[in-house]
Amino acid sequence: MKENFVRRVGRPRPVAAVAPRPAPPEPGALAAKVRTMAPSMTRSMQRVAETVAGDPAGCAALTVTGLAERTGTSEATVVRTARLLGYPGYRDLRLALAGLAAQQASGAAPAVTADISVDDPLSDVVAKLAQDERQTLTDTAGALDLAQLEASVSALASARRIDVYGIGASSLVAQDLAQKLLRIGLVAHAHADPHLAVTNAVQLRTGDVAVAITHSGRTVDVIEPLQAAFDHGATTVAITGRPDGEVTQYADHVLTTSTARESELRPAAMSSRTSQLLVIDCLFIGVAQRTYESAAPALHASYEALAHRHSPRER
Amino acid sequence: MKENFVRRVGRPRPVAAVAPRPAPPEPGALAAKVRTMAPSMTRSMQRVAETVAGDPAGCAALTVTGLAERTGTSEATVVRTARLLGYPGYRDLRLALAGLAAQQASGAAPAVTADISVDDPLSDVVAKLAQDERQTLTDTAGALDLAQLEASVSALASARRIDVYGIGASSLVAQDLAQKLLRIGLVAHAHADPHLAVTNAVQLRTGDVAVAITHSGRTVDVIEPLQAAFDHGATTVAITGRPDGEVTQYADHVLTTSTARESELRPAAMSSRTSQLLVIDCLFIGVAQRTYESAAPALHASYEALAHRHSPRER
DNA sequence: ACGTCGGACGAAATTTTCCTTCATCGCATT
DNA sequence: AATGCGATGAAGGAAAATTTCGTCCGACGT
Repeated sequence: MKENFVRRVGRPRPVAAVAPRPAPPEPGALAAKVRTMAPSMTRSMQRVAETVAGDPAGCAALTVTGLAERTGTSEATVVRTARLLGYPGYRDLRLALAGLAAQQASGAAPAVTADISVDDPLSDVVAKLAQDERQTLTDTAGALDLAQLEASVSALASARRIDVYGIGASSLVAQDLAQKLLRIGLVAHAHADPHLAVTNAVQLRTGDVAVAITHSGRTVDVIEPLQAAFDHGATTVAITGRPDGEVTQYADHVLTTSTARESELRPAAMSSRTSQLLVIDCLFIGVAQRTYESAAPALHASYEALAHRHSPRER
Repeated sequence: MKENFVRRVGRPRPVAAVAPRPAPPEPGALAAKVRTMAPSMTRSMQRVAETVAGDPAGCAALTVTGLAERTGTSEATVVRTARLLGYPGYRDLRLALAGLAAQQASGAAPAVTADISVDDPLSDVVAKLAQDERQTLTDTAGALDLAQLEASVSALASARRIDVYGIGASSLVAQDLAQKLLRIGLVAHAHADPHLAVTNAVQLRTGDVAVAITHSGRTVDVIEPLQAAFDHGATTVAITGRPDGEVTQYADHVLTTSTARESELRPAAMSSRTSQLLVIDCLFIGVAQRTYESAAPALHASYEALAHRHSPRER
């Protein structure tokens, strides 16, 4: 298409961004990984992944052939699944599985994770919500690619100008990030309007940073401005729950948020929001650290400026 | 001498089953097992056993050949050692090793609870932030007054119209709540502009609901519209971290959010935001439960309406 | 001192397990 | 209906694990 040409003239792109290599074989967050990867899996691979996540101990005892049989698939599919989950092969997945099994056998609480239903009393709702959010935080923190985070932080810290794109629920996260960055003296804007976003994106240049936040990874209103920024040489960061989503094509750095299972009463937006917020908080703190000289006074200044907006009685 | 005779009459080779059967593959006590078995081992086997007990994680990564090389022995010896330790073969010893490694790796995590400082590496930042947020969630869930929540939910569920006030960081929370309520067919608006907020507040009547969100409990821009709503007979809800704050004077129901200690790099806004979000999620779910008949179709409808905003490639 | 024997040990063969390639099949699109 | 794309599994090849078997060393008896 036409964009292809435009894209080409932009820059020699680090192709690494395309191929998903961000999976550290970390046994703990396997269930989470299965969940975030599940949508990009084929049916049979999903069967394998679910089996594995559901019974790590049992699966660790099986060979490729055995697991293939148990899931009603072929050995090739099992190996493919292991690859997708970030391991070099089935052997290593199996090792991780054994580790996981040992971990949860050694007194780890099974973590009650029942769905919220229509007739749950409020006390249960509170408990379950809090539990789910805690789980989301753990998963996100565990799955976060520190190298990507580091790179994103560096880019942000030295940016001349920062644009943040987010639509719907993600727009609030985008605003939060922009607000925070503004507070430490950076030039950051959140754009919820897709047209304005694109208009602004084309103003970005090399050294500027554009951040796109989309859980699905396929929100065109967010992808378009990111692509525009990308084409104009800005450093681009994608915060998404789908590391294989279209948005990552135009992202120099990808930060993956985790996905909790969702139910009718608990839309995906809730856990994705929690996950996204954790990520942007990490970004913010990282940037604040790197620009501490200017950030600290700026933080104080904004605090002072706000003081008179509160009623006088102070404790 | 005599035992020679006995052994000879047994069987040619599959003697394995006879001698060492007393060891259930129990990863935890591996070091102990190595010690008790050591005397009955040959020199090379001892070398293998010691290596294995000394560095489970490292050895789990090695193949038979690798371990044989590392210990300066042969593959056969490695297998023999594994047998002696009670495993059917090296493969299973390796699995147990992986489990052991995972266990002592997870046990070694000392749970970082210190403040975030300027020179913390990003990995620490992520861990500490996640930990803080989890703590905030636990605190909030534990401190939430269920009666107040129940009352607030009832009021919201039957409201003709809902206004939500929030400024600064809290404005994002206010928007989130309004967005969610809109999705299930309620008439909800978030007001960030204090003037407009007051203008709208005076339109509220008995049966309507106004929600004010302020961490400090003293934000005049939020208190004023709430007071206006209160004066006009609306049911008022305050979500605040200070149950003794001025805002509660005009609140029929008070939902208390918790406050984590804050440091220079971690503004109070972060944990208060987490806390506030949990509270509004509880409100939302509660309302959705009570209006399930109309909420469920509305949720589906809004989901459908959004579908076309995503790029087509679906799985 | 020498021969004999038991057992430790490792090289190589064998088996099992794992991985890759390729042809097929189903599905969706035109 | 035709076509292409991608998912899937069968079969063959590579690697790892296990067994077999021969060699060598040391101990003991003569």
